[in-house]
Amino acid sequence: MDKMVSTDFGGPEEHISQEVWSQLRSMLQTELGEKKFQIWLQNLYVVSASDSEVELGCPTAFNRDYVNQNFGAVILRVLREINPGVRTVVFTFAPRPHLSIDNSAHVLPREAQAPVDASIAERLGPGSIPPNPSCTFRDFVVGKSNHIAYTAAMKAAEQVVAAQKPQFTPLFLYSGSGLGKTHLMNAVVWHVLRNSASARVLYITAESFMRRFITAMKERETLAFKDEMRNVDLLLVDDLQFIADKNATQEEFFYRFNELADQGKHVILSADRSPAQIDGVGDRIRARLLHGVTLEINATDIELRLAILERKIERFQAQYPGVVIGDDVRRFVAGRIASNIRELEGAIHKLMYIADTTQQPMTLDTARRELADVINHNERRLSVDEIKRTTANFYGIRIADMDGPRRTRTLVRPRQTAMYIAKSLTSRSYPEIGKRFGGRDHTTVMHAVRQVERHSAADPVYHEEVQSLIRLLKDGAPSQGNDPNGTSKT
DNA sequence: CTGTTTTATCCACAAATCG
DNA sequence: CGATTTGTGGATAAAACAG
Repeated sequence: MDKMVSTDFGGPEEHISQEVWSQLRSMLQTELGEKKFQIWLQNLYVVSASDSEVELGCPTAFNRDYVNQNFGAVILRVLREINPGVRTVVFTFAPRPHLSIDNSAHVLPREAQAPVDASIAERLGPGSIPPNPSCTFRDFVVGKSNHIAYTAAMKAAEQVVAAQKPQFTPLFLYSGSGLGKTHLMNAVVWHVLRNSASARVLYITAESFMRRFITAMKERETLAFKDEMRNVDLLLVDDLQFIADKNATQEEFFYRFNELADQGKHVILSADRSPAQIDGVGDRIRARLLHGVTLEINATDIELRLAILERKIERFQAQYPGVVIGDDVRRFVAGRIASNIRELEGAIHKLMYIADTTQQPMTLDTARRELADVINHNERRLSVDEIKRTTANFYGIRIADMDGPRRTRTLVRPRQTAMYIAKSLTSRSYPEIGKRFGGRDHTTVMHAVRQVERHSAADPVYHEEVQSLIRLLKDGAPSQGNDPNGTSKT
C-alpha cells in the first residue's frame, strides 16, 4: 500500500512519480471518460511528486487553468485513492520546448480561485452542492428565451438577502436539460451567500434529497435529517422530476417544503418539465406547486447562442490573446449545437483549446472535423406517446386503437410493436408502459416484447419494418427544438 | 356456420432490484 | 426497509382458423 518516498535521492522518486502517473491516468480515464481525457489531460505530465504534493505540468496556460478549475478536485481525489498522503495538487504551465507560445506579455496566474471561503461554506446546509463559482448572475447570458426566469431568480435572491418574504412560493423553473436552470440556481446561491451575512442556504438535487432521506430512515436518524431542513432561509432543489413516482420521498419532501413555505422562507425548484407534466405527482402536491410561480426557460435561439459564444470567447481572449475564432466558425457552432448550452460551451472550449495549442486561427474545416461527433450525437428524448403516434401512423391505424381493447391482428401487431419500441427506446418499466397503453397489465407488455423479438427473428421483413420505425423515431418529426440546419438554407 | 386452436390479456404471486 | 420492477404459471375469452 504505501510507497514510501525517501527524498534522499532523486532516483526512486522519479520512478515512483511515473508509476503514480500511469495509475492516475488510467483511473482518470475511466472516471472522466475517454473523450474529456483526451482533450484535456492527454498531455499532462508529472513535474514533481512528493508524499504530500504533486505537481503536474500542462502544455498551455489555458490548459492549466481549465484543468485546474474543472478537474482539480477530481484529480486530487483520485490521487488520494492512490496515496492518501497527498494534500495538494498543483498545475503549472510549462511549455514544451518546441512549442513556442510566445505571448509572453503576461501569462497571468489568474488567482487560483478561492475554494469557497469558510464563512460562506458554513452557511451552506449539509449535503449542499458546492456552488460553481463560474455560474453567477453576471455570467448568465440573458436573451428573450430566458429573461423572465432570470429576472425572477434575481428578484428572489435579492429578497432573501433583504430578508423579505417571498410573494410566491415556490418559484418553479423548468426547461429542457442544459438551458440554464442549474446555472440560475447556482447564481441565486452565490448571490445570497455573498451579499448576506447570515442567510442559510440549502441547495440539493432531488436525487440526493431522496438518497439522504432514505439512508436517514434506514439508520433511524430522521430527526437529524429534519433539523437540517428546518433551519434554512432558502431551499433550492434541482431536478425535481427525479422524485416523481417515489411516493414516500415525495411525501417527506412536501412536508418539509410546506414547513418552510409557511414560515415565509424562499423555495426554488427546478425540473425538466412543468409540474402539470410531471406524472406520478399527487394532485394535492401538484396544486401546492402551482400555487407559486411557474416559469419556463425556453429553447435558446441562435442570437442567444451567439451571444453566449461571444462572451466565452471574449473572456478567453482577454487571458490568452492570439486565439482567433472567426465569425463563420461561431455561426457554425451556434447553428449546429442548439439543444444544450453545456454542449455548446464544451464545443467552444475545445475549439479554443485547439486554437491555443496550435496558435492558428480556427478554421471552419477544422471546427467541422473536431466537432463531428458532438453534432451527430443528437440524442432525442422520446415519449411513449410519440412512439404510439408514430407507430400508429406507420401502420395506418388510429392512435385510439393503441389503447383500445380490440385484438385483431391488424391492431395487435402495431400495438405490440409500439410496446416493444417503448421498452427499448425509453427507460419506462413494463407497468409504466402498460399503463400508457390503455391501462394494460405489465405482463402483457412483457408478452408483447417477447412476441416482437420472436417475430422479427423469424421474419426479416418485419424486422426491417421495426428497424425503420425506430430510425424514423430517432431522427424524429421535430416536435420540439432541433433544427440541425441552424442558419439558412432549406 | 361450428368446433378447435391460438394468443392477447389479466391475475395472483414470487424473486430481484432500487432508492 | 418498503416500493417498484421483473418474472412465472395459469385462467379466460377474443380472434384466427379448419372444416
